[in-house]
Order: sequence, then C-alpha cells, then structure tokens
Amino acid sequence: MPVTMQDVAQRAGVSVKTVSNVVNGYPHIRDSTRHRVEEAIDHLGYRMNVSARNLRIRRTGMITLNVPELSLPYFAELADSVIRAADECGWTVLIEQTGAERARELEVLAGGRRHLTDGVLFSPLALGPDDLGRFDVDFPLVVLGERVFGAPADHVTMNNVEAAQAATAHLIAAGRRRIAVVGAHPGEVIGSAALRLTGYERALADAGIPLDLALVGEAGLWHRATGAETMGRLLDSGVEIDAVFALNDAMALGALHALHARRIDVPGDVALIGFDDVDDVRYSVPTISSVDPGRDDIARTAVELLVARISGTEEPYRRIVPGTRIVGRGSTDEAEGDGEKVVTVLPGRVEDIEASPLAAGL
Amino acid sequence: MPVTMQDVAQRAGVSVKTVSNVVNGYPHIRDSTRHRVEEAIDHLGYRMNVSARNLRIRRTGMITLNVPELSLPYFAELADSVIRAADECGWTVLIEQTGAERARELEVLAGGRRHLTDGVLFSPLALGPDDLGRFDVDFPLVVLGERVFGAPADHVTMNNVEAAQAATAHLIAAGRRRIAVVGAHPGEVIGSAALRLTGYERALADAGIPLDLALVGEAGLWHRATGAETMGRLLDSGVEIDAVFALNDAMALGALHALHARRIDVPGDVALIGFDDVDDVRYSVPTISSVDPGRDDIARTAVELLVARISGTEEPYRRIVPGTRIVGRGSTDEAEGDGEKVVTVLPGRVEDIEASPLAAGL
DNA sequence: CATGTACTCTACATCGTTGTAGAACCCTCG
DNA sequence: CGAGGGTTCTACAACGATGTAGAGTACATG
Repeated sequence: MPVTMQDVAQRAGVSVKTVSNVVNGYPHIRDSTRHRVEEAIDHLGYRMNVSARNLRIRRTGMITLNVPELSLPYFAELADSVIRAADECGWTVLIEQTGAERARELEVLAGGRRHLTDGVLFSPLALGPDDLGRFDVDFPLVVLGERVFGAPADHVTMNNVEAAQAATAHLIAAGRRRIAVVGAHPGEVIGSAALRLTGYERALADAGIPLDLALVGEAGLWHRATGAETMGRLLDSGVEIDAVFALNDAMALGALHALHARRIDVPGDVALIGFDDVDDVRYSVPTISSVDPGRDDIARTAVELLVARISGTEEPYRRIVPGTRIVGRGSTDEAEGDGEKVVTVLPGRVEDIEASPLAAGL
Repeated sequence: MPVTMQDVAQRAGVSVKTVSNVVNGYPHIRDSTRHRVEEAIDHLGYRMNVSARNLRIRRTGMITLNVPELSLPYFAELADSVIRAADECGWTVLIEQTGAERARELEVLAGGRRHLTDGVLFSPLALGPDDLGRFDVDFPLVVLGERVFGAPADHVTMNNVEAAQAATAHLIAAGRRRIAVVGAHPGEVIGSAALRLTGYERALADAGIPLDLALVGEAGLWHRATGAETMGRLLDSGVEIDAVFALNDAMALGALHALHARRIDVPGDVALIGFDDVDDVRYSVPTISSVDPGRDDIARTAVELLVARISGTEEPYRRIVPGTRIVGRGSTDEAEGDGEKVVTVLPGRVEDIEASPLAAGL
C-alpha cells in the first residue's frame, strides 16, 4: 500500500489537488502551504504513481528504440547515445530488439507494442523498399538507417554515398588501385550496402579506375565473422588487392583478422578503411581508419524529431543527414602511432521527404 | 481519441467487463459472444491502454536494468541477454545508464525512478561494501556483479576467484612464470579486481611462484584505453614479462594493442588471457583466450530471481554463481587457426546470503 | 464604497481498465 | 419440483492522478 497524494494531502491539511499543484510546480501557492506539503511528501516518502498520471494526461513519457541487436557494437553505441539524448529532454527509452527478423520488424509497424510508449525510433534491417507502404502508421515514428527511403515519416540517415566515395578516394589518394569491397549485397538498390557501393564506384570512376567485380565481396550480415569470411574468400581467390573498403567496422575488424591470419601486412601490403567509427577500431592493430557518421548527432536529431511529432507537429516529413568525417588511422598509414587525423569533412543536410525518395539517398 | 473498451463493448453489444474478460482470456464466455467481441476489436483496431491497466492492477510488467554504459561490450551483451530472457517470460526491460557515477548509482537505490517498473536489476560499479546498508530497499531488487557482497537482496555474480585462479593456472601450465596483471585496484578487498587478483595469487602460490608486485598493473576504469595504457606502463618499466592476465576483455584488447605496438609477439613472447568472453576476443589477432562467466545464465537467473521477488517470494536471499569455463584461443597458443578449446570447466553454485558475506565471494 | 483582478485553494468529474458482487439462466440430482 | 452448482454476463466502485470551474480571499482602482 504505497503512499498516495491522498495521504500527503491529509497530513498537510490541504486538498489532493493542491498536492498535485505543488508537485507540478504550479506557481500560485502560498509558501507556507508549499512547505507543509513538501514536509508531508518527505515525511511519508511519497512518490508519484506514474501509471495514474499517464492515464490522466495521456502520455507515457517514454519512447521505444527498435534495433536489431545490442550486441552489435554500432547499435550498442547508438542506444547509448539515444538514451543520453532522451535523458536530456526528460524522456525515457525502452529498447526492443528485433534480431533483424522480418516478422518482428513488421510487428513494430503493426504497432504491436506501441501502447507502451509515445513514439518509436525504428532502425529496420530486414524491411526494404517494398514495405514502404507499411510505414504509414498512426503513431509518431522516426526511421533510422538506409533500408527505406521515402517512407511517410521523418528519417535520419547517413551520408552514405558521399562518405563512401570519400573513403574510397582516401585509399586512392594513398596510391591504391586494387581496392576490394567487403560486405556487398548484390541486387540491392537501396540500403547501406548498395549506397556505399555506389560511392565506391563513383570514386573509382573519378580516378579513372575500372570497376573489377572480382574485387567486390558479398556478405549478408555485417558481423565480424562475415567480414573475416568474405576477406578470406577474396584473398583465396587470388585476385590482386592493395586496399580494402569494409562497408562497416565490424567487418573491417573481421577483415583485418583474416589479413593477419595470412601474414599480409596492414597497411604495408593492404590498406583498410571501415565505416561507423565504433570504439573498437581505435584499439585494433593497426588502428583502422573509418567513416564517422556522427552518431551523437543522429541520436540527438532523431530524438528531437520524434519528440516534435509526439507534440503534434504537422510539418512535412524531413530527412536529416548529419555531417560526416573520414578519420584516417594506422590502417591507411595516415597517422603515426595511435594518432588519428580527420582527412575529409562532409557537411550535413536537411531535405524534404516528398522531393525525391530515391535520389535523396544517393 | 483512441478506441476504448467502451467503444468495443458498444459495437459488440456487451458490457465493458465482458470485453475485458475476452481480452484477458477469462474462460466462461459463450463462443458467440467472444466472436462478436473479437470482431469488434479487429474492426475498431482496439488496443489496450496500458496505463489504465497498470493503474488498476498495480503492476507495470516492466523491469529496470541498470548498467554503467552500453558502450562497454560486456554490458551491451549483458543487456542483450537480459532483454531476451525477460522477453521469454513476457517482461519488458527498461535500460538505465549510470555512467558508473556514484551519485547516479545511489539514486537507483533511493528509488528515484522505481515507480516506472516493478523491479530493478542493478549492476553497480561505483558503490562498494560501505554502501551495503543502502541496499535494503523497499522494492524488488537483484544485484549483479562483484561490487557488494552480503547486501539484503538476491545476488548473481561470477565465480571470480576460482575462475581467475584457473585462468592463471592455464598460463602457468603453458610454462609461463612472469605473469603480469592488468587492471588491479590496489586497496580494494571486494570487487571484481580484488577477487580476480586473489585468484591470481592463489594460482601463483599453488605453483610455488613468488608474487612480484612489479608485475601487477593498476587500471581504474576497465576500458580498452586503460588496458593499453597499463600494459604500456608495465612494458616500459622494464620488468620481465612472459604472460598477461587482463582482468577483463576490454583491457585484454587494449593490452594486445600495446604489445603489438612494441612488436612483441603474442603468444610467442607473451601469452595473454582475458575475462568475460565478449564477442570481440574471437576476432582480434591473435584471438584471445578468456573466461566465459556464463552471461546467458547470469541474465536468465537474474530475471527469474527478480520476477520471483516481484511475485512476492519471501525466501531467504540467495547468491547464485553460474558455471564458468576457461576458453583457450590463439593468445595462449591453445588452438591452431581460429579454433578454441575449453580448457577448464568450473561448476556453478547457490549459497545463502546470510551465511558469510565476504567469504562467499572468495 | 462598489468593482475588478489577481491569488490561493477546493470539490468533483474524469482518464480506461479490472475486482467484486450479484443477477439471470441452464442443468443435474434427490 | 426445489435445491444446488456451474456458466455467462452486468453494474458499480475502485486504482491515483489531473483539468475544470468556481469559491473565497486580498488588494488596488475609480
């Protein structure tokens, strides 16, 4: 039997509503009254019943963050950033894992659990452009990532094409010509893999280097394990390689592992760059150059957009792309010791969703 | 204006309570009635208002998981496991980060946000034995980790001393004698650092190797960065080293980095073993041997204990220590290629909390 | 002195659900 | 046929907070 406002009111000799007013900082309260109420609250150890308040004000003060898996470093770090950002505005985050399973991702959009929170930050990995229609949901939603473009919702994404282009250009600038890719998803036209591959192709074209498909390694899931496998396959195929662009850092770590296993020197024989700039790449040997997509920016922006929607904004849906930096480290010989050096800075941008669903990602 | 049970009842031509009964699977309902209600629910797209239900039944169906930081791989993986385990029993997890700040950890015990959830899984990092009294809280609580022993709460912890002893013995069995430690917390008598160090000392004693304090490296926070620093300090001190026991995997990764930076071959010149068995250590070069503390077991056990407390169990508080395995990998030359081999298996155990607060951890 | 306005507080209805108590019906059995 | 027991359903009062409307002051103003 917990303490309620009723109990506090009784002890302080005021009405329940006055207690409520004190708790909520309503200004027109006599100091003496306020103090009596506060004394009663302290004395009784009163704590607001959130369920009751939520029922009354029709808000939960919570948002859901939907990610594939927390054990993937990128998503763990993203969750960390989102929780901090939400905390700053007084919101609480509920994390749900979908395991990148299509069925569970669809359930998110079906609103299976939406009643628990006021809105959803959704980072799909299994859904694709074909599911665009399903994103037209009746609850506040902000989409993260590159699986869908043009959904009727705010969207925070990365500067994939340009960043990948810059990352590849960084390898080319170091004199590399035989640049392998780890993590391609053949047949995809949208999604991180396709977009980053496009950037890679553009950089090659800019430098007049012909595209050699033998250098493009496929990898379904972007884990360390698949990165190592794919790198191994490429190396075993006998194709000449003097650099590797891993489409994310987990795979870059796996690729590095595979290179070492074959006694190939990085960056001496093969240079390497990843994508995401997770903490891990600063402690591998050598440290790995990467693309920093502005994770904190992504998190803060996403939370702000969602909170605005929850508050009822009717503004047109927008796509926001935070600024991106290419960070050079040991694996591209960019820094002596464990230092790092920002080699490229790409500005962020804001676009209208309606404008051009596909082009926007490119 | 969302759809309520009222609306459903009206459409189905029944009372609100009957709708409630259908929704909650009450058995004594005529099939025809049930179908009418279900049709109405589908047709109107009704979804239960959780706040109202929570208010009525005095439960939220949520538990809080309090960890220092999700960006630390061990805690990200722990959170992953906890969310899965809770999901299986129909519970939802709210993650809170304390950043290992003492003030925020105290706030957890003060119950600052307890009203949001039915119970708390708490993994403190800043609190210590002196704070034992504060764990006597009036809400269901399960403690994780090694910072406090003997608190009036269920406790799920690791087999620290024996596991560390076995890990050290593993290095000794490989012929190493000059075994450095990375991550000690001088002056501590409880906590992961102290317990693991005790195991280390016991293994040395068993093998008749004298303890050399010059080999014991201090590191406050157990991050990759501090592991690298500490390893660097030990190496620069000129003391002879032929093996390293890093008190967790993050520091093992950092240590490996520092060893590589000095062109020291692992495991040729120096063998290395960590603690936690996070996913990362399977992809470093070489792969790192580690202590697998049974993370899934820890998560499942913790959730079960907490749910039991929430249900009102009055059983005496217990400390549960899941079984532990020592996994040999490349860094101790235990497996060719990327293989791994379980070199030791330690059984789990269950103890009464009251029995012996301190001895239990040892 | 009457009037208006700002302050301080209260009573009551209300948010959407579930527990309780009991009504109405059916069936079975002595 | 009446008692007893199960089934099926309903009315009503909670759960603990907040919004609304308004009562009662106090003070300044014309």
